[in-house]
Amino acid sequence: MDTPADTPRVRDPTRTREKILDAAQALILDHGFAATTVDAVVGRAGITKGAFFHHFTSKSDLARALVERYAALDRAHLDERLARARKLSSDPLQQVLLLIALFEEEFASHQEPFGGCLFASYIYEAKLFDEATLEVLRDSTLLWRRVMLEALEKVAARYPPRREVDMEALADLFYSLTEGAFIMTRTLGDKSLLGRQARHLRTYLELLFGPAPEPPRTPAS
Amino acid sequence: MDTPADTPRVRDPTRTREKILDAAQALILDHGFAATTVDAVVGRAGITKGAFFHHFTSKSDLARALVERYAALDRAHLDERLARARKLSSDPLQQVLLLIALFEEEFASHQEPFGGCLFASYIYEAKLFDEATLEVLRDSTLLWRRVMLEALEKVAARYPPRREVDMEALADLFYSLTEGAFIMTRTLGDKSLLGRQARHLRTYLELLFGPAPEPPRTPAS
DNA sequence: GCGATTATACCGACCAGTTGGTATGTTGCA
DNA sequence: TGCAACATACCAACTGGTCGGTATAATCGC
Repeated sequence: MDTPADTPRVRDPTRTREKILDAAQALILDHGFAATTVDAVVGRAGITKGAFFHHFTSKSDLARALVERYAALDRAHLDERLARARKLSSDPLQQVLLLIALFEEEFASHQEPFGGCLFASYIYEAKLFDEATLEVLRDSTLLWRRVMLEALEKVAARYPPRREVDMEALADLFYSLTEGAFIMTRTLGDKSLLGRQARHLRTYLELLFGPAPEPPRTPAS
Repeated sequence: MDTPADTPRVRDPTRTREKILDAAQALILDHGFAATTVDAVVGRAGITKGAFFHHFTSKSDLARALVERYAALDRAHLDERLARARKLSSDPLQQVLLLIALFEEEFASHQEPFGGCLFASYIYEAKLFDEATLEVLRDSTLLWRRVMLEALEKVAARYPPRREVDMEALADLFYSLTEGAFIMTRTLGDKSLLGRQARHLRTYLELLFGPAPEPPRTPAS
């Protein structure tokens, strides 16, 4: 199905398609969808308009294809971290804490100028997209909720939370925090924000589900 | 300086200006800035293009004026809640908890279809705006950080936190959570999200700074 | 008070540049 | 040789912005 990458070819349709998607994504995250012109995309991808409309029937078609690729990557990424967290510990609480820590780790190591989230970009231009495209956003958001909720239910089953809490909202917390931190990062240009805020979520979960309340810290620390 | 509101006038420039800003804000939150045409704005505001360009020299001028109004309202709003929280309690921890609770309360009572945040809308089309406009976003974000940080420092001074925490990141949590919850709300159409997630932030602060660790809850609750 | 004068608020047709999209041609690979 | 993968030239629709003009309000001499 996939063509070998080492074979030099003049024409490589799947590669061309990816180049278009890459260019579009970078441009959209900075300018939004509406202000990202097809000409700008083909310019950045180093191709021509003819090639673009050979691969995509319209600009909206590009929008849908792009967000579908993004969602698939997002999902694969989440699954992979989840699998790693499960391998690293068998304790449900540790698994959740590790999952968050793995994301922290990654965001800290990112050296790119920083991307932001395509979902958020789309949702603030929601009226421009068709139902199928918006459905991808909903599905992705609900996937995060479901995954986190399942993980947290297991935690709560073993470690009764110290307070009665809204579990669904707790599950949504990581997604919300991530999106919010993306916005702050883009606004202030401080890449450390996401990791530092995710750290707080971990602390919260530790305090909420943690096995034993720590002794009060000495005032003169 | 200001004209009486009850006098019906054929011409009311300040009102016209506000109508333009209102129309623009509503359209921008749904379509983004680029896709919001001047024609659409004047159509919604019930005026003409001539009137628009009488009040604003360009579309970018509108963008700046709009975000400045939004930021001023945001700031006034924050100040008011802060003052209320301070009147309701003299305890620094209670003040912060009350501040968050006041926002929860308000978002729950909102019956509009829901707006979203203009700052977030702008930041995902950042390349379209000039430096002065983006500066408003930064200032507003830093204002939130400063206000929350000051409040939290007072809390920490009286109630040593149970864990060593990053205070600045803690201060940013509310802003992040709000922005993230806005995005989730727009995606899923569930207005309750923000309030429910803010509730978790309160719980976190209670657990972190709370006077005494609660006894572990009975497993069969 | 009041008419003349000026400044402000607003109108809507128009323009030049840009946009997404197409029609038609050319090139490389199976 | 046939067809997918591109390139080029082009178009109709739309965009932000302009401009000449008109109606209303504020100012001021008297």
